[in-house]
Amino acid sequence: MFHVEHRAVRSFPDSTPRRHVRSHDSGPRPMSQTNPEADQGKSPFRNTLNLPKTSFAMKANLVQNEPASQKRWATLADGNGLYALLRQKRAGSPRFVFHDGPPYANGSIHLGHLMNKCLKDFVVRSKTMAGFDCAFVPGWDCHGLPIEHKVMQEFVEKGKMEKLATLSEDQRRMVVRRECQAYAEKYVKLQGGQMQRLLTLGDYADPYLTMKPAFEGATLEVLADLLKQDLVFRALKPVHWSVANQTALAEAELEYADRQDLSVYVDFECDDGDKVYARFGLKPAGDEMTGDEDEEEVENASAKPIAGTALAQKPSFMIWTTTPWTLPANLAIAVNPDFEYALVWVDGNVTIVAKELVEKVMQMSRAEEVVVLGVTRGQNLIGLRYRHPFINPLAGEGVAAVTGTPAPAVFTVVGADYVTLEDGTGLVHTAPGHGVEDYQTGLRIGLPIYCPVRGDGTYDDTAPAWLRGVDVWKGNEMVAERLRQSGHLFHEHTFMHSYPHDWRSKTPTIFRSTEQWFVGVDRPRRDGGTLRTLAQARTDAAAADNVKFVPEWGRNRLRGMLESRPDWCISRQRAWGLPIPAFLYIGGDGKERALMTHASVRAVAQVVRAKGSDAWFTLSPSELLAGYDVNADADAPAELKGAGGAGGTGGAALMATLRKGNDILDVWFESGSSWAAVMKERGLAFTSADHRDVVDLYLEGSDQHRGWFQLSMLPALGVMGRPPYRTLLTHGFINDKDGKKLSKSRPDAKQYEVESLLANYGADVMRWWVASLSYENDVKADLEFFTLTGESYRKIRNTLRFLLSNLYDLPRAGTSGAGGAGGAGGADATGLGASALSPYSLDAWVLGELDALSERVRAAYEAYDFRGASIAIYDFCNDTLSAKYLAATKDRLYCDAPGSARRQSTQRAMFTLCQTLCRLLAPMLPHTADEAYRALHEGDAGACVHAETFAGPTLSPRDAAAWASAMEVRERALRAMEEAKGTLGVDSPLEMGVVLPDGDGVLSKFDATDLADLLGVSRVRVDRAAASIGVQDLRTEPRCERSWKRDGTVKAREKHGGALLCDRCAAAL
RNA sequence: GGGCUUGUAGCUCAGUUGGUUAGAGCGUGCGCUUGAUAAGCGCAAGGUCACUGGUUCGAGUCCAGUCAGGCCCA
Repeated sequence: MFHVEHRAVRSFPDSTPRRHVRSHDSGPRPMSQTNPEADQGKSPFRNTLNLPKTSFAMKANLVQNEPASQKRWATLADGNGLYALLRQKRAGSPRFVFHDGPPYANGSIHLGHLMNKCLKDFVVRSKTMAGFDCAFVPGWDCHGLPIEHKVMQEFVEKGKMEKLATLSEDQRRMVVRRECQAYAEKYVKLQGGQMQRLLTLGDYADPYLTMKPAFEGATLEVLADLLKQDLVFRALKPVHWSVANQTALAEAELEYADRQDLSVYVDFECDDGDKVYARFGLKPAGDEMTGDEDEEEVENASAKPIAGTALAQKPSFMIWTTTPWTLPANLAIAVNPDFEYALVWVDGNVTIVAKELVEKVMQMSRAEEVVVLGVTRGQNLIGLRYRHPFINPLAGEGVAAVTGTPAPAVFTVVGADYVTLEDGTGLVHTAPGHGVEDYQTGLRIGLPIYCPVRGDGTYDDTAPAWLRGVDVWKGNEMVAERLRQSGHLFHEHTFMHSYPHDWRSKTPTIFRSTEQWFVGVDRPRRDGGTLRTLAQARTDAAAADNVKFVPEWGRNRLRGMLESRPDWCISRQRAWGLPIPAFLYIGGDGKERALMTHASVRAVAQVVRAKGSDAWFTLSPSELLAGYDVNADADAPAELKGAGGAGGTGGAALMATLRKGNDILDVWFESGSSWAAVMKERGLAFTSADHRDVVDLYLEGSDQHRGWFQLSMLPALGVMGRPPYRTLLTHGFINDKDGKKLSKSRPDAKQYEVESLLANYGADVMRWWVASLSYENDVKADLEFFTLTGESYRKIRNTLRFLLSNLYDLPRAGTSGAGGAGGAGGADATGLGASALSPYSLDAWVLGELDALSERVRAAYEAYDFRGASIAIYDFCNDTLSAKYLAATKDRLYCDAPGSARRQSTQRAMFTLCQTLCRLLAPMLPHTADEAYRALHEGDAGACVHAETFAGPTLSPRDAAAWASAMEVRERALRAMEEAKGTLGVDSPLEMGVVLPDGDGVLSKFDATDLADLLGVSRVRVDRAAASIGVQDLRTEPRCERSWKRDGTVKAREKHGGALLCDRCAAAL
């Protein structure tokens, strides 16, 4: 589940939605809506020109037209839609296996989702156009606390809580679950619609939902397989605990409120004083001192000692805590290895406090005389032992009552880097049963997770006699009093602080350890390795069969997390989720035991596949285990087996006492099993016995290194011994234009909602924006950027439009797909025949550029470099076409005779350009590319660019080297022309003629008219003898009334009423 | 506080194994065009390469530190 990009833009204050005003372009028309008569005065030859015309509008009007495209695509494949059509067309093609990470089914999608879904769609569509069979099943994470929390809030608001309290536990959960399911369904539908409005392609007719029975059943089967590998176990772990409701609480169920508590500074006497002094570099008291001095010291214990000397009395470790009631569970004292600690004499006592805190602590306690005897680093204190002030393990009190003999690590000083100098003494009381950090330290050091507090908040029988049965709040007082009397209490005061309370009962919570289920990261698998060692091996850069990372630094990030992660606690104490199918019973020794084995879980999974996870709450244990035979299960506890003897103490009798566990699975376990529950389940991957057919690509935000990436890896390693994916691609987060987090409270937040963005800019513009991003880093977003993206989009659109507008009189082939753009030599005029072109023709040049573009863009798609693809296409449209080729060929398109060879050659090239561009653009601009493609194949109602593949090369015969120098000359000539504007006084290129020097004879190979058109001037003369570029003022020469060129052939033509025309125009008329 | 990561023209980004006057697009300015026209073309001006120190004959590029962001943790 993705708590991922949730922070972006969601619930903002209302404001009126702004409808984008884009004037309607009312339809189809010649490009210049000039009326012939009115025109006549201006230019008598205008009507003789082949001016562009097209139905492809300059105004995109995406907000109206994109939904129309959606509808049209939905009609394909007999109404099954484009996605279904592509599945048919690509059936049997090589597969590209791509798997969607599920967003959480809550709220509207925001900009982060938009980016994520667009990037994924670029993959799906580019792979599909590259010829792969790329299925894409979108999914949603449906279980979990955010939804349950929302639903519970609604219950509270509607006053339903009291009624809920009257129900049985199972009934209560079912009521909550039904509501949660409706909630999730609502948002799946909403978000699915929004994603489709983004024009993303996928199996929206049958998405995967983690709450569907098949998904749930498959998830339980993953759990079963982990049990088979012996990776799942039950252990104690501290959780937030509500004493009032006797239940564990999730973080979100806590409310912080001020509370007055007792803060105590407690001296824990060390075990071996000499050792402690030695660690501070002080010699033991007796060694160097004379008998007299020794006596003196002992007699005058309160006399001020001298720094640097050891004393006879034993030093203490001073800890600080605000929960004295947890002191009976104290098992260690934590120090920071990097801090300096001081051995201090205080009014007769010797104690240890962090050096920086000595003054603070002593002032607070109003100590009168203080002497620092020595200083040492925390590192040197580690391993020292101490005595608990009131627990005597030798008498069987405390943890010893649980473990028998005290564990060797108990009551020692340990190192922990979370120890700070902000409060207290720099020595931290550590009770692994009562705190998360304490717990982690406990695990690391090998301490028992000891918790002498029962569910009702009272001390159990392992506590000292005087505390047994006492509740912890009273315990606070009693512990303090005890310490006071025994002289261990250095200082105490009451204070106010923010403390977690149970949101329902409003009572303070405690940390208490309870039995939880874990997936062991360091447990040996039955099939070899541990999850940690396997993960390390599979993410090693050097390993041959390793995971690929885009960008590469993701590898370090994931490895770092896998290296340091603790066992995975998969238990949650909630209602809305997939139950952990554990059955509990009281074993022969009177202790609670659990039955959960590979076989038992598979049996429950069968029921869940048929009836959904609700079955756990509606069926009895025997019904749930109907398909399970405990006697055939080698992994089942022995005491549950056999018919059972007389008196009902045997296995069958015990089996009859099974009750269902209350925990549900961590939602991460569900999404972490999606490779199995979706990809394997649907036959898209993992179909081979060796599991080598893994998913090719997972693509998510960088937060998923800790989330989905990691938690998909662990179950897959457990079950198959290999990661579920071949490549991990990550993208950054979206920030505002200053690189700061997007704030929900910004005044224009409403405008950043996806619905608003789509209404203002359209999906293709937003997609074009995503395509332009360097997504591997964090991304800046601003409304202004989207406007700029719109400009860039329009440049592409206008280029396509100009291409289309010059093809109105080019005979078309009957079908759109035939032969592709590269299909040379078709009978119709759109057949290219590029090989027949002169290597020095403009058409050969542009087709060579097109081939280069095509190769570059396809390589960029291959590398998931969508920015590279979009920039290459943009530059091609902007520079290669708009500034060069189209500018140069305008004259021949407009002025040459309609059917002339030169004009048609250019038209055929333009047809190919348009055809190829549409396909290259299709993954990023699905609506616009298809709109242009359909305009290109006017008359073919079934034309759809998305059903095509990328076009092959035209194999243009251009002389690339010659063209490189020609283009270089062009740059220089344009600069010379700019200069000439000042010196000659000419300002329009058509008033100029240019002389190009040609020392090496390369330019002489070109047609001088092509060169002139490339410069936009009236004529060019190539002069092998010229030293530099010359610009001529042609204003004294006559100008062709039709083409406006002064090419030297212009003269009065009697056939045309004496009009001044050039040879070409005279012939064309 | 830790792990990973970012900081090059107003904006978005390129800058190969350290080597001449640091590039592109957008935007801006000045022109052209008015037969792509709520379009199109040309030219030009913009940079102490976050900061400090170091290595080197030479650093945007390597090293250390600082500052300001981001993600995930604590």
